[in-house]
Amino acid sequence: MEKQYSLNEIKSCPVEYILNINDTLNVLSGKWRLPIIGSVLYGKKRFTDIQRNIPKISPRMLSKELKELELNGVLVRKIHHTIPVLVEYELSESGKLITEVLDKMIEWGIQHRKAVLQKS
Amino acid sequence: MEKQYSLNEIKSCPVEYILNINDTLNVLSGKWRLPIIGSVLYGKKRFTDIQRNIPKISPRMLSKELKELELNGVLVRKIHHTIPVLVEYELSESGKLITEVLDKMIEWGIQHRKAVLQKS
DNA sequence: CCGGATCCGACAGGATACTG
DNA sequence: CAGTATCCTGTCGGATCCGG
Repeated sequence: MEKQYSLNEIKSCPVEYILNINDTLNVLSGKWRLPIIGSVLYGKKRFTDIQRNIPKISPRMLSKELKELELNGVLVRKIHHTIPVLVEYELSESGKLITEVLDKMIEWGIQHRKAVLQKS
Repeated sequence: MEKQYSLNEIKSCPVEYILNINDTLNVLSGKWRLPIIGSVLYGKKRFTDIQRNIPKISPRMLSKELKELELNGVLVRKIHHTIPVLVEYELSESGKLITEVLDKMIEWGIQHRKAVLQKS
């Protein structure tokens, strides 16, 4: 079992933490990242499937985001050289684990919303 | 003890999850949010202290970000009406808990980086 | 000391049309 | 079907100066 880092040690090694947090943030930030991840969360999806799942996304944006997520190693792209071509996207093994982060964010979001309402 | 939501139920109740995730993302996204939270993580800080902690941030940006973080209930602002005025910022109780999210992000960032290196 | 006001550039993202 | 290409808009953040 490996050492588990905690933010409480940030004083001794800040740069590495920030880097890792920013890596994660990069995967999740932007208007379309979350919807896209949500769309492929439960299995392979084709380009047009994802586009149908996400109202108002343009093919340009979808293409751009998919490309970057693939480059980041979050998404895997599989081409089947049939006619016509069939392309499928799915989360990488590592990408699937991002749900753990998302769960924590949901948890914090809920408790924070509640805490804020208390005050007002 | 309250029900703990999981992303695996997203199909049955997607909107609430997305809202909470976006709330959390809103607190962490942008160029300066993370440095600012890091700066006040270990106690009250004054405006100029934070500014000194974060190289290259302009007063305009710091002011803007502090204001939004306060509005979000993440930061608490305290004014001491001395002369000259003394203003202190600190994380709210709820804000402190964001470290749990950050820890998860560090964890995912580390494992993901390792996973990506394996492949290449 | 703690900001506010103003002006400006860069880049994320939108709209629409087109292609192998 | 799975994207490109082109053009355009708006928001984020930078720079500088000002004020209580």
